[in-house]
Amino acid sequence: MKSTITDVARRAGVSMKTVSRVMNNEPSVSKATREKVKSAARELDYTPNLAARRLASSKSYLIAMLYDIPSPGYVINIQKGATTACREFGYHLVVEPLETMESNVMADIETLLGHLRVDGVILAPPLCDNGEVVSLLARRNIPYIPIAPSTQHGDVQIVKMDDVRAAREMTEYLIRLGHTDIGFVKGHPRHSASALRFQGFREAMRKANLRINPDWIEEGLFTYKCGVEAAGKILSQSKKPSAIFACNDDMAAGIIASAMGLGLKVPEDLSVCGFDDSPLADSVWPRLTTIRQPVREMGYMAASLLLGRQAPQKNKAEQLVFSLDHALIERESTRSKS
Amino acid sequence: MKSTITDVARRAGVSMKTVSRVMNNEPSVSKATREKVKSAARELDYTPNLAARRLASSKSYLIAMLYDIPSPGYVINIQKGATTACREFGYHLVVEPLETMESNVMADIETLLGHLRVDGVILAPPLCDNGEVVSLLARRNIPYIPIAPSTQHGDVQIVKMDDVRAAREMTEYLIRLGHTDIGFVKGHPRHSASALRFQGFREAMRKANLRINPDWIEEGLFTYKCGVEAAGKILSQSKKPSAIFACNDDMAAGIIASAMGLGLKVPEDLSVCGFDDSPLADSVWPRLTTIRQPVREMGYMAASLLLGRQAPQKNKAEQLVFSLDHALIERESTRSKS
DNA sequence: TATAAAATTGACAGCGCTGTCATTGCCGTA
DNA sequence: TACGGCAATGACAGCGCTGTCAATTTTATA
Repeated sequence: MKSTITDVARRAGVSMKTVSRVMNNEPSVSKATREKVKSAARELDYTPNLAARRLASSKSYLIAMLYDIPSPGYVINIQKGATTACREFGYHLVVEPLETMESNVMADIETLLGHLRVDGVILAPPLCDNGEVVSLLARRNIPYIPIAPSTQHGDVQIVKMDDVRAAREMTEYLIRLGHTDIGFVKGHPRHSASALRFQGFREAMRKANLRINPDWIEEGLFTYKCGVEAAGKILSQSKKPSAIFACNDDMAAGIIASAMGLGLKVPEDLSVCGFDDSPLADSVWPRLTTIRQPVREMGYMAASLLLGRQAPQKNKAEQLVFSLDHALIERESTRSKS
Repeated sequence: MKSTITDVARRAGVSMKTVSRVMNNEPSVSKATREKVKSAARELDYTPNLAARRLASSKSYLIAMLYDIPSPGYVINIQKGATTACREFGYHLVVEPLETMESNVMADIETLLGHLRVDGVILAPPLCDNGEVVSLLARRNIPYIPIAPSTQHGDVQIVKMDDVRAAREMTEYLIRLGHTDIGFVKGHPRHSASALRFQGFREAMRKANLRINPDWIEEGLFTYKCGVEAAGKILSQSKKPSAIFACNDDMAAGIIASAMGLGLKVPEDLSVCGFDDSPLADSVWPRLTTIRQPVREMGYMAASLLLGRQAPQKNKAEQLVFSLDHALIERESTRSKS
């Protein structure tokens, strides 16, 4: 830990600069020298001093993730993915929880950027739709990647998932199980995902030539309570659906609770599925069939893009939208129609 | 952004060193000079370059938080508290999610410490009980603060909450509501908090001269499902309790769902309370009466301690344990016995 | 074998700041 | 008036690394 690049250079019998090249995986070093340096470094237990590196190269080896209290599980997973990518590149992740509502967010960001000179920023929703923040970043000329933004971002790369397709697949799954009478509980109208998911549901139903019964469609606000209420309305109809697709897991859990309260068994009498694969989905009983969002992957991708490794994706010379794969998680809250 | 300390020095007509002193709030600068420098800095929109500062002072202005997937909400709140403290001191927070199970955690930490030379580390549970990690930190002589560790840590300062007292208070609250027949669902036996909470429950019951009915005590594993099952057993007794205290919110939610399934109304027929004030507590219906852990405060405290500001607490010359205040959150899942 | 071209390597000057220590100017005291 | 003492300030040398560019060696080409 105390050894410097000079020590390594001396030990390997080369110049500091050569050691530097090896440590940074630069080309133009012969295999033999490279090995010599590497083993010298290993023997001395040498770790480059980031501060010095930064000062000399005016890169910071730091990227920041800004977020504004979305759901904890979401943030944690983005962090997890992003730090994984960071490690591969010798970078580190600085987190900056902001509270758009309180305080002077912009000032906080200013100092963050001013002090740290981060090399890039990951913007978690809903911050990625904050015009002020985005334009500050743009003005400062700091690369940033919005995760699942609801609007386009000029020519900035973005990372997201395909809500429409996921909802379509979930609906098709229910249909495949034999369900034809399917209810749907929409999500918060202000979240762009809500509309997309409903659209996916409609597309699948139309494609299967199934009618959407308006009595079985309810609005919700992504909360457990809304699920309870929506289910109360839907299940009090004389004709009930055999399956209900909720726009997120919290509402699906509410639906299950409500159905149980009405004496219905899940999944025997009613299949219920959610969306998100939140921690709740796996802890509720019966456990929820749901869509796993590729949150971790999105974090990983965002960091990778920032760190310059073009993702091994399609290949339009200029790919801007990186849409990652979700997964349908089948658990005990759904089953084929008896 | 481009201006350096030299620019400021020139503009203020003083030496770099004096500017440095002002920027660091060092003494030995006359008021007049200080003002002159400050305004020069302001006019030039000068921000000190952290990397240079670090290199010259061999401090990093960074603290790290290590965690190993405890619940997301918990982590996020610690982060929130810690970053708040960091901002006050011009520090920043680097996060490092570890997976004790996979990979070589120790190596990850090594490189983290080696590269960044962080000035301190916050250890979230359950990592704070990982002997290897702790001794690595100690060996490297890096200050660290464990949050809610289950064991003592020699002469290291720790930050925690008082589980026993909290559980006692919750029980007393139920008793005050007129409940005398109270059930309890214990938590995961491997979490030290479980035993402490049960202890608090017992103390309160004994103090009130109430008998603990063993038929109403169940073991759980902190999951929703366990709550469902425990409630199933407790509520199938011929004599039922009028209130159940669950060791965490997930189980409490399970209890409510189970009770509803059995045709009991909450809170009319059964009061239920949890512990943690997790997001779930506020989204379930009826919303849970629970104990709010001072997680944010713990994060804040931990960072403050690391950054050297002795907390304005009791005052034993050498305080080691900082026990922060919880709060009993009263919601709709409990009510006085009819 | 000679020579251009390419691949390796190293010398050196900072990056922007702070620690150390020397210098200056001013005060009170004898 | 002279001198010790202290507050305020500055000069200077790095912190440990990388960028630039020049020097050297190797390889390819004619």
